[in-house]
Parts: sequence; C-alpha cells; structure tokens
Amino acid sequence: RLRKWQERIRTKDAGERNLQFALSEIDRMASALGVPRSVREVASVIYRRALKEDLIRGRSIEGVATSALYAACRKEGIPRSLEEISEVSRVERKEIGRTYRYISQELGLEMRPVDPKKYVPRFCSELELSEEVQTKANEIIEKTAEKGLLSGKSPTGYAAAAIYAASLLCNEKKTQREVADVAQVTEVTIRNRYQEQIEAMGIHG
Amino acid sequence: MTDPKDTINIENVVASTGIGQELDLQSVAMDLEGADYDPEQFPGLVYRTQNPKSAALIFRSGKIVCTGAKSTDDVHESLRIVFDKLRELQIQVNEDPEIVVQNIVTSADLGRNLNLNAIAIGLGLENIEYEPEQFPGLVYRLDDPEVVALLFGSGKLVITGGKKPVDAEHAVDKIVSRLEDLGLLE
DNA sequence: GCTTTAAAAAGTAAGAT
DNA sequence: ATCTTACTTTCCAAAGC
Repeated sequence: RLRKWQERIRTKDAGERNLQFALSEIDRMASALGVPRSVREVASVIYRRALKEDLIRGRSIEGVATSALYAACRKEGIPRSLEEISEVSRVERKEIGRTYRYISQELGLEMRPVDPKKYVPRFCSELELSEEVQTKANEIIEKTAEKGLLSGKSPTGYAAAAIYAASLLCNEKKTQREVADVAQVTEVTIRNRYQEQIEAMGIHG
Repeated sequence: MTDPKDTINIENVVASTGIGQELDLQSVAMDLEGADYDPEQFPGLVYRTQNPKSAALIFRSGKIVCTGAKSTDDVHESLRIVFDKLRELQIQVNEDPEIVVQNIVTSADLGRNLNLNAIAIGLGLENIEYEPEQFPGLVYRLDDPEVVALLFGSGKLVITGGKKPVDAEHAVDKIVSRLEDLGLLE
C-alpha cells in the first residue's frame, strides 16, 4: 500500500516534470521565433489539452510541444511555416507535420487553411519593402485566390510569388533568390506561382 | 456533361491469399528467378509478375499479398501465375486458394476546378484534412462507402480504401451531390 | 509504431545538364 | 532555365521487431 502510494507520487512527479519540460520547450522555441506571449499561452493550453486527452502516448513530448506551438501560431494569425518551426525544434519537419495533423484532428481544433496574406508583413519587413508593396502583394493574393489559383498551393510559396511580383510593380525589385530565402521556398516555386498570378491578374509578362 | 463516374479508373488492387503450406523462403529465393528476399529488411519475399504487372509478397507462413494489379481480374491472373511458379518448384499449392481483395485505389475526374478552401469550410473543417503546406490534396473520409477520397484543385480525385469497384462509384456520387448541394461544383 | 509493395493525384525540391 | 528523379498524402495485407 505504501509502495503504491510512493509510486503514485513518483509518477505524478514525473508527469509534473514532463509538463514543465514541455512548457519550457514551448517557451524556448517561442522566444527563438520571436512570437508574442499570447501565442505561448495558446500553445500551452493546446499542450495541456493534448495531455488531458492522452494524445501524447506513443509520441514524443517535444513533438507534441512543437506541434502545439505550430498550431498556436496559426490560431493567433501569425503563422510560421513547418520549415521555420523545425529550425527551432529538435523534431524533424515531417514528424511535426504528422503530430500537428493528429492533435488537430483529435482536439477538434478546426484549423482553417493558412491565408498567404498572413506571411506578407513579416516577409516584406525582412526584405525591407514598403507598405505599398505589401498592399500590392495582398491585392495580388486576394484577386488570384478568388480565381481559384490558391487550391493545393503552399501558402509560403504563394505569398513569396505575390511579394516578388509586387516588388517589381512598385519599382522596389527584389530578386527571386532574395524572396525565396526569406520565405524558404525555391526560386522555381516562386517562378511558377508568379507566372500563374500575373497571368490571372492580366498584367504584362 | 460526362458523368464523373465514367472517368473512374482502377489504378491499383491489393489482395491477400495463402497456399495453405509453410515455405522455406531461402530456397524459394534461390529457385525463383527475379525473387528479392532480404529477411533482415522485410520478412516477405518479393516476386514480380510481368503480364499482368504486379508484385507479390510471399511469406514463410504461405500467405501472399498481391499488389499493383489494375483490376480484380488481373489480381487473380497474377496470383495464378505465382501459384504455378511455386508448383514448378514442387511446392504444394491448394486447388484454388481464396483471394480476398483488401483495397482498391481509383482515380476519377470531376471535370471542373475545385476551390479547396471553400470545400474545406463547406464540408466542415472537422470532417476534412487540408494542409496544402504538406500535401496539395484535401482528405475527405466517407462513412457510407467506407473510403477515403483525396480531392485536388484540378478536379481530379483519388479514392482508396474500398474493397469493391462499386465503392468508388458510390463515393463519387456522394461527393458530387455534396459539392452540388454546397454550390461548389460548376 | 516501423519495415516492404503498388498506384494515382499535384506540389515542392534537389541535382544534373 | 528545364529536365529527371524523388519525396509528401491516402489505403491495405503480410511477419516480426
């Protein structure tokens, strides 16, 4: 009886330590990403819910913590790509994506697809592009998405192409390489999305 | 307007069966030309048929999995070839072992581009999985025929998980009517 | 959970030319 | 810049770790 009691305390302590570890990891990654405190709070809530629903069984604490943070960024409207998230996590991109889809489904997070426009301010700021370019890029995304061009396309590549096109239109040209680097997509992807977008916008080639 | 059902094409059929006899895969691997057997990597021996094209996974227990066939008839034909090959090696094979189709993968075309964002909302975010950063297709699980459909922006789709060819037809009908009800087709 | 097999869809990526 | 190859997702059975 005494042994059982000690065991309970031991597992409770272990669980407590695991939770502390997960929360400190979320904090560490959130700091590295430079996201606001609200995102960390949402991520902790998601992690605690996953813990309560016993979704961590068979998965790493680090993987669930990273996925919770990825989901929280999206929920708060300041998404980070899986590529960006994986750079501050020790879990590989593929695993983060899988775990995210699992907890998202199980917790019924009902996540909406990422709007490429959400990436525009941050990417443009890193590229030191003006407000005018941002507005133009948003306009391109808005109009081409309405025509159905967004279906199945990666939000980062889509935003990158629109920013590249907008930088040309506003005479603040950035090279495909520069835009590709901040968005972490290839130049080929920017080229492909760019061609479709300017065609749909009826702009010159 | 072509009926999307007429665009259905079976791309792959997976079936399982058994010869009712234990096998020494090491010796089968030696005698069967073209057999790939690496027990360290996978417990099954891989044997490929050419006409019809398929890959058979043969296990020590005598159970066999056949995959890659383009029709249920092809699965039977492929396995008939496998059975005969084993008989040539003096291995006893039951008269005509029961062949169970486990999965059928089908492709189809709705003939119209799809707005996956709108479909994700329309079908209900809780019922679908759409993560274009990870994969371009929208994943839609159906209850009625118990299958999984992958919908693409082009209007093409993949239906998998079905056990009978008609499952895909029913799935396409359901998807078409759901999208029509939502006003997301045409 | 993983390992292997096959197949389609479309997007993205890497390496070679 | 374009081509080829390859990887992402869905499904399923098999035996064993």
